[in-house]
Amino acid sequence: MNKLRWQPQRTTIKDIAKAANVDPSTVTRALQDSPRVKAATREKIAGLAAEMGYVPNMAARTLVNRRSGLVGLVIPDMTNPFFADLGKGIEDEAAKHDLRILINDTRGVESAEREAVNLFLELKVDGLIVPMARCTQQYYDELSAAVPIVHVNRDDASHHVSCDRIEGSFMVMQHLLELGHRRIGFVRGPAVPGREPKMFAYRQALEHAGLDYDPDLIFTFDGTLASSERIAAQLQALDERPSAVFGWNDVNAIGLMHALRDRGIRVPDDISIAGHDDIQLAGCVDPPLTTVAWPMYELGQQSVRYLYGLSHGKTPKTPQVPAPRLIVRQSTGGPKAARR
Amino acid sequence: MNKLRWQPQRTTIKDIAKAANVDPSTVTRALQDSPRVKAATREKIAGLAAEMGYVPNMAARTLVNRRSGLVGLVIPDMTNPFFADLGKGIEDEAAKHDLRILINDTRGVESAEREAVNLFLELKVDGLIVPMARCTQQYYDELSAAVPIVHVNRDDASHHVSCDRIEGSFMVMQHLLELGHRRIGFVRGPAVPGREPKMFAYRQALEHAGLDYDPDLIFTFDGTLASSERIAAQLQALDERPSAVFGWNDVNAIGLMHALRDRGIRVPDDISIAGHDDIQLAGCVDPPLTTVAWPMYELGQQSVRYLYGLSHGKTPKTPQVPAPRLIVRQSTGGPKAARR
DNA sequence: TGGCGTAATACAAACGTTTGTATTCTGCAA
DNA sequence: TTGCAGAATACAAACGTTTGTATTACGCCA
Repeated sequence: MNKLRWQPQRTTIKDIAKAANVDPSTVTRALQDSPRVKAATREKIAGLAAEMGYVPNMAARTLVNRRSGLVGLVIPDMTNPFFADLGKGIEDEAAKHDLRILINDTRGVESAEREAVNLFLELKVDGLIVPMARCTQQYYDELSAAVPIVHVNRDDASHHVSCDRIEGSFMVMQHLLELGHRRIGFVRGPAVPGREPKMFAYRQALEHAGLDYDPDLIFTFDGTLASSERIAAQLQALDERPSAVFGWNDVNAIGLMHALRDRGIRVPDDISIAGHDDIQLAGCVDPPLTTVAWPMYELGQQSVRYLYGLSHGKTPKTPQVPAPRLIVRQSTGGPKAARR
Repeated sequence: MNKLRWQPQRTTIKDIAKAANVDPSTVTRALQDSPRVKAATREKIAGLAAEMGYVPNMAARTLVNRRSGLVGLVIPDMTNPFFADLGKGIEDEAAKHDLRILINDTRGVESAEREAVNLFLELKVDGLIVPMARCTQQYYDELSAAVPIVHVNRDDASHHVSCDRIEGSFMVMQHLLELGHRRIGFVRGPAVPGREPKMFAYRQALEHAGLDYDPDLIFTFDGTLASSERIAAQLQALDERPSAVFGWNDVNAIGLMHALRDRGIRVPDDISIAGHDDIQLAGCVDPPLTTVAWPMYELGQQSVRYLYGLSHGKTPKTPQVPAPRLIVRQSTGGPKAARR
């Protein structure tokens, strides 16, 4: 067998009971500050517990309580700075509710996501927070009988906390259109077909401006630097190059800017570039990147609150979160034609 | 009380037993493919389990097995791209050993680190992987009786997997010295006093080159962009400015480059900048950043292997990992004086 | 001193799974 | 038909904790 073996001779509640000459049940009650045990006994037991290095056995506790006090956080890609503030919001709010967060990184792989959910199910978590889920909604719907699930930024889920991503992307598009751009490229990412708010906003903004949708201006980013470079090459090869490109996210946009510069295409002089997410480095590159910032911290907080409500039998209203903010920096400018 | 309440009426092994008209023990054995149960029975049970949506109760299992098959990963800052590959290496290797990874982010806070460790202890994890621990070594030494612990990049720990960080930093310093720099600034981070390999390498390289250590050239980075800007201001205010600065990490170095440019100080013309870690964006900024890449993926793999050995009673030899790699890009060049 | 109310503690069952041992069943040879 | 080996399955105890109920201890008043 391939399992780890280890024999910790842990001290249990029974050991403490023996040492204190009381019943195990008294120890339990003492440790949870029950008024049913005399103050003196309580202190004696607390002392012994500390002294003997007692660590509660969560397995036993979960077994009898049928509840673990844990919340599982299923993250597609923990290195995406995008999730940094989300995590912080979640942790901060969870602390208020005596919940502990456990994270599992799925690397955006659907099967890994299912495994992560399964692990948490086995752990009998009290709830699940799933930002940007990859699995189908049907999958989660079936699960929701077993455990409360709150999705983040998945508007089609029965229980979700989301910011207005369409609005966010739309704002950037408006910005580009107002600058005078008429030919705007768009980079799509590893999104689930049918759930592409960024793309939706892109097309809507075009339509709004009376512009045609041109499939030649749609590119695909897979998360790697090479992918951004490939897009730059595609851009360069284009007969009629767009005057602006709306990146999938900031990493993509920055990679794009770099690859374009290598090809002698200047930003924003020859082409404007905008991103999504406003990562920490977005303002540090040259030129600083125009992008849109999401209220991730608030999303994190709200998702825990929502989960807490859910798990208490309520069906909370989908909460309000602050609107996305357009961050205009220097990577976007008027198109050549307009400047001339 | 502030705990979540939820009543999932899960199907247990007993339910399956009843449905299949067998004893629970037979169900267990069937589900773990024991040869003690007839093939027909096994299949019938497997079918029922799937049909009834059986999810094993990890609490019960852990309780009797005294082992959970889990490994706890205590991460100081999950958004640090530095940990991306580490995590990947850990996951990949863990999969080979039938271990499942659970992550807890401590945000570099010592108390949070202790809480994370405690949570994992309660969960009865089979092992702990702790990169860049904040807590004292004594704390971990006491714990190591209860659970196998492997540290990553903590050379003073009894069980650790590390790359040669002194060597890595030293390589960068050598590079700067070879370019002709004689006045080199250094940025220290939130490191534990007494465990500062980067600083050690810095001083050693200076000494090697017969240069004096000048406390005025030491700056401190706290992880924020503002902090990098503050350092840039300090640099500008300096009477005798260094001709090169060695950043705490790439985020710091990039922030520094940006802030310096804002102040009219050109990189690398006026000052050379180098970083640590080789994050994805390091090559995308202008100028591309000279830095050092660590073998994080291998560290992740090795830490799981080491843990696996440990938990089988062996005391593995501290494993070899590939050496850090110096990545020379354009943010470093000869000092003004040398170029002239 | 007896009795009573309450405070303090003990007892026992339960949570779901695993595993060593005991039991029953099957087919086959004598 | 009986006996027996081996296969298949059942039984029961255990893991550590919690909690409802039962029991004992204590102080007080009559």
